[in-house]
Amino acid sequence: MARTQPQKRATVHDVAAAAGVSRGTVSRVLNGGYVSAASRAAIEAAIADVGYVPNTAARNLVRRRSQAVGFLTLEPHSLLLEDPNIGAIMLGANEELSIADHQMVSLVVDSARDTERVARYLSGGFVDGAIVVSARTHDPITRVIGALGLPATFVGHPPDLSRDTPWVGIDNAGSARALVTRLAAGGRRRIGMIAAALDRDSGADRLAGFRAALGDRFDAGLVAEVPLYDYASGVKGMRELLSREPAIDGVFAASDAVAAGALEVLRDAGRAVPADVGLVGFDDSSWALRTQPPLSTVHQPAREVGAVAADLVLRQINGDHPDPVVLPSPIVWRDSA
Amino acid sequence: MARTQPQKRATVHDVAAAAGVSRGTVSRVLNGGYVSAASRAAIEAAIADVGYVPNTAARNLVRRRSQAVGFLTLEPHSLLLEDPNIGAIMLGANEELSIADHQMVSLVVDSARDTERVARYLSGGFVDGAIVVSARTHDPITRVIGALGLPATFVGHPPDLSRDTPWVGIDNAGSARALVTRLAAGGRRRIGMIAAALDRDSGADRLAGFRAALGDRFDAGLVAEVPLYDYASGVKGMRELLSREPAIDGVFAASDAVAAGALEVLRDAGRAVPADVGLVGFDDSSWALRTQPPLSTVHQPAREVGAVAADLVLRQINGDHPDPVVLPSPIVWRDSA
DNA sequence: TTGTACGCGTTATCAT
DNA sequence: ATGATAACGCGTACAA
Repeated sequence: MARTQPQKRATVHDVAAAAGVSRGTVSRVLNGGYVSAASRAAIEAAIADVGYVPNTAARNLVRRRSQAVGFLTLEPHSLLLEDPNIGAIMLGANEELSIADHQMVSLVVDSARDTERVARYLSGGFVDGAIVVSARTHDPITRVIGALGLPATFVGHPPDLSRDTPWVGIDNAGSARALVTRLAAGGRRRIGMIAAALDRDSGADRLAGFRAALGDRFDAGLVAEVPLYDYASGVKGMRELLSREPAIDGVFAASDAVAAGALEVLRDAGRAVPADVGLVGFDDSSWALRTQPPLSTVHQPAREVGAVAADLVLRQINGDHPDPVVLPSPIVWRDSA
Repeated sequence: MARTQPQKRATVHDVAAAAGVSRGTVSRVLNGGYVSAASRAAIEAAIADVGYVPNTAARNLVRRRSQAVGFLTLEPHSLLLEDPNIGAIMLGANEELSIADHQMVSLVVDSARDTERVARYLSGGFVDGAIVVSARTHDPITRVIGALGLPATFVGHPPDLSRDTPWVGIDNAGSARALVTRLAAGGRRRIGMIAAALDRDSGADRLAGFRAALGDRFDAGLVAEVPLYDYASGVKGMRELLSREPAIDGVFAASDAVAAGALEVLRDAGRAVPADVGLVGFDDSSWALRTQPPLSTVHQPAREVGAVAADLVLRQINGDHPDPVVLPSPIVWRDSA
């Protein structure tokens, strides 16, 4: 009949009683403070004896700190399931927070209902700060964070006007530009792009880089817009491009997953890569090495992005006022172009 | 000079003062209770005015409930990054918890350090229950949950002796058996398996099902053991199988990702699928449709698994004592075998 | 070194 | 319907 329910937990009071000291002394051995060896021994014994475990809610209440930071993922449909980077970013953040003895709590915002609940959670003193990945312009969550004055860091550059909250990311535009420039240098004449997630900074910036690289030769008719950074979008986008310009001989896919989808369409259409058409992706995710041929792409240091994001919130929690940081994202050139 | 630091937040006390009523009355409008229209109006105005937002830590302290449940992912290396199901499970759980007005907080356990911190977190009253995915035998976290008497649910069947904590999952052994039986029925003579994650119940059960399906024809020399459910493991495993038995004509890969890796090796080796060798996977993840040919596999209702897991903890939190549930996982037969 | 007492922000019980 | 007031479990000046 093991009950899993009420389970009255031992408190400092109980420990004190069992050890024959006052609650203050118990509290002192728990945190750091001067306490005699004798008392300490007795108290430690008592703790083990009554099975005491601190109530963090109470501790937070008095300390006004939770030792936790939120990791917010907006729009999980595309992100949690499709974005190969998000996992690595989380891991990087967790690692960094871990060594600072902070708990990372990952919150997913999947509906209006979620939004409201997460807002309450954030306001409730559960976290000392937040890492927000892929915020869109005018996101309610962004507003809440601002209103709360909660230490925060954006992954990807900050939506709209955004006050002084720092962010960490890569130079999407610059990298895209460099990549496409190199693709063009290979002698390709008709270069198109499958542009994804244009409502996100990364998506918009990659398109901007594409355009900049091509300059006068840019042709708006050669960019296919798709909603997500995923494989299916790549399939769709490539079909569109192919029908619009059968003579296409170069393609910049907004992500490796998109490129993988495009690759399949090209194969089915009988176009050899890279012989007939040069294809490049973005992210250097696991996709890049799984395709045949492996993808030329831009390396995104996902794990480090997460680590830096964590560092930036931590610094703010400690009263600092750090600047944004953009990490290097080198081109890695393989066989697809 | 916008400070993001201290930011003294308004309390019920402030609201009461501003509205000219007592704290009790304020609390009553916040939660439900009888309060005159006049007071209510005044209080609501005051709330908006001073920008009051409830402190959940304080509320939890007195209510002894956090309205949150933890989603624990152990060993994120393989899971968070490689397992295509984990995201869907999370989403399913979040959805269910969301409608019950509970916050899902996802915690990743990536190191010994993490283990200890998460244990503290769990003990701290931050969550009313926990969903644990992929616990191994003798996991410290499992022990903590047991000792705490925290309402919990395992995804996959419970490690070791495990008390009366319910779980949700599929019949890995049965499904694997049915799948391999069908593969064998196609006339394949030498059927091998790439077995992964043998230290997890799902991995061990899939191997057991494979063995059961083959009966007397089972040959231990035809199973290659690999650590993870991922693509790279598939590559490694298939190479091994091929070198051990060049005449192999059927392969059961422990997951779709593994099958995808195996497929590449087969292609490189000049073996046609399904003509020369029949290949089947497991999970019915997005991998299954991306390969050429698409994979015959076992459909895993990941989203529903998550939803049921959430339901099971919720029920326990409300004092119930639910039974384990195993969800149907039908075979979906495509072209790879 | 140790004990006392107050406060953290809410909810809940009790009179009124 | 509303206002005091006592918990909730803990940290921490302050006094001893």
